[in-house]
Amino acid sequence: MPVVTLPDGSQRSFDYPVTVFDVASDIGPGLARATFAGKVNGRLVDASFVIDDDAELAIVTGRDEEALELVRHDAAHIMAQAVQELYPGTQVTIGPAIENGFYYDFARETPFTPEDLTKIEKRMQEIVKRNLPIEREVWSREDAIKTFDDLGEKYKVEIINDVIPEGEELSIYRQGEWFDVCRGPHLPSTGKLPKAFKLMKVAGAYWRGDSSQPMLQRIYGTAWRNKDELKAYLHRLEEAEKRDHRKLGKVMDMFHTQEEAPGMVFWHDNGWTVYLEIQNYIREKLRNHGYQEVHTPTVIDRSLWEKSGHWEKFQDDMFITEAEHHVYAIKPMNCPAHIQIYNQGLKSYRDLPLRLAEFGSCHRNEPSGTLHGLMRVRGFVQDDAHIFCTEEQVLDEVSSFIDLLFEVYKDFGFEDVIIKLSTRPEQRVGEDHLWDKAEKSLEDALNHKNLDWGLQPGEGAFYGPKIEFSLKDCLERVWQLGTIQLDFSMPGRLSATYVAEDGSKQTPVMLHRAILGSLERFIGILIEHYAGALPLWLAPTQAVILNITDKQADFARKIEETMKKQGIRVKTDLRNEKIGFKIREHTIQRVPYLLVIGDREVEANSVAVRTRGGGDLGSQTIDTLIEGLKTEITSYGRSVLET
RNA sequence: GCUCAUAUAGCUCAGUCGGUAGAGCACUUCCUUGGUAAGGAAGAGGUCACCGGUUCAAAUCCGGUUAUGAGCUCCA
Repeated sequence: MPVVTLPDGSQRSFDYPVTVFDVASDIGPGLARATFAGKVNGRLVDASFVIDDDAELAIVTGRDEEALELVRHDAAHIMAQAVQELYPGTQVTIGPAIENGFYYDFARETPFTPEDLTKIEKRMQEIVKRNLPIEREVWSREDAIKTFDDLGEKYKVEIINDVIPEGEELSIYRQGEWFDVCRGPHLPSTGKLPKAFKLMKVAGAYWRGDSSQPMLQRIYGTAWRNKDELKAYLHRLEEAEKRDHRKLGKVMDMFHTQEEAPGMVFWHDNGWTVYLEIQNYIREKLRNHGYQEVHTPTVIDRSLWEKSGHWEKFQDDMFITEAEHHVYAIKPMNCPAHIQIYNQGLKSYRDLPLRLAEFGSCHRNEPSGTLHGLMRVRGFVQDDAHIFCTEEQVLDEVSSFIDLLFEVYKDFGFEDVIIKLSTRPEQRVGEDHLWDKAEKSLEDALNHKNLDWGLQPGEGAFYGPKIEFSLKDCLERVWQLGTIQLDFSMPGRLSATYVAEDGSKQTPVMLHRAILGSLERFIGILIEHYAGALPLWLAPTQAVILNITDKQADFARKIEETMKKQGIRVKTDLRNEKIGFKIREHTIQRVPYLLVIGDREVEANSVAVRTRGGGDLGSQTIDTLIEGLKTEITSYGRSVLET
């Protein structure tokens, strides 16, 4: 029985289920605010709440996320009702709240069109207007199965049979004629749903997330507590689209792809400059952290992939080539090749840990539907390395890798990293005590560093557990960059050994690790993170010299020469165009510094410095400017000139 | 790979009812020498992704292929 404490201290109890909602939202006039602690629909809630006295209904919630979840879940139900009213015969399945909105999966022969979405949205508005009370009922399993079966809702029947545990109370939420199996909670009536929702898109989704199951039609929507929030969200989407690396990559002339090489990148001068700059940076880091850089063949005989186990598992995902009766695979990964290097010569425990790094060019025949700009490609280069070590060395190696990784991410301006620990899957190799030890080493390393991390049970590779480091793209999609994985399997399979202190032959532990993951993906993330405005050290062109009239052309060339000699990537734009036009063009190109030269500058032997952000840094002598640029470059982007 | 959508000039996009194409920007030439986000004029530029079908006639309608986009599944 929910008991509610009103702001004036008085108490009030309710003899009907109380629904969770948000206190901060403006649901309308006549609402009181209070705090509440107790059970709501069987769920313990410690919350603020709002009472709608007119409707004699209490609306309670805790955190904002809960309120939003409620709104979104309700929107999903109302959408399902709208769809079934408009398109009889459509089966409902499931419809949860998700980040930014909700979806509902429907089974229907005919695909929904964008026009259908508009219609459905209108009908939803109508259902909100009808203000149907939402009532909770408890049914027996048999009744529920029979009812849904009679309605032809075979997916719902499957849910009741397979998903809802026996013995759990089976609640039905009814809104007018329409009802659905649902754990709840829900708003007291459809009229309480803020009219701040919008249907976004329709897409296919497998029933129960299983590609062997039929494909359903999923309608995505967004829902918020008020129209301002909705507007802000839509605006955010628009802004995000402007950061899209595919768009910016074109505008900035960094790379392109074309039909003849799907999933592979044609890097242009600008993009390749960034690429090389990143490689050089990583190369230096690795050198300072005890790695050896190696390079291995791209085309390797099938027999090696058979030994490593990849042939069997990933044959369809590899590019195969044939010559002189030999079958080769284009290298999909570097580990087997690195073990070949390890295996040259006899290794002693004194050689461990041995760290082999490579900018490994890999090709994987990824499913066509998964390709995405630079983020998911078929040809890519990993900043890969394999560490061969003893079991005792694992913790130290993992630990120092994490240090290195964060050092690198910080230099690139990334602070917000998503960390996941993936543990043993059902199908795996290696004994359990090894897994225990390995998982613990990874967990200890993370905890030592005081990092926030999430657990993904069962998501590890078949050969060992792993930590994954991910970043989000402009549309909040998560992409994995770095990883460190323990491997109990491959060294043994490919006969890697070392001579231990006692003279016995032992198999080393192998750590697979990458910081950036693929350089392609990393550059994609960089472009979106900076909206194209890359830090000075990475910018393809670091400064451009603009003359106001032809008269300053010689001076401009002279300055260009001086700066180039100092290793600065500088260009001139001596075209017969107005200065405003040139500024505009190079600002769009995200060139960090625009150096304007007119008669005044020639006279004073200086340049007028403008940033791509529109900042005016005034007139500077060439020497001061070069000094400032160099300092900014070596400090990975913290601008010295602007302060 | 699956579902749906899309493919027209270098780029971004129009193109109605089926009658062999249009804009802006970019490009070339000319005028303009202009002080911080677009100066003006003229010109050139397209086998409408590809293959096939329907039709007197296809950018347009139908089928297939390829690629791209969104989502799903997958990701050593």
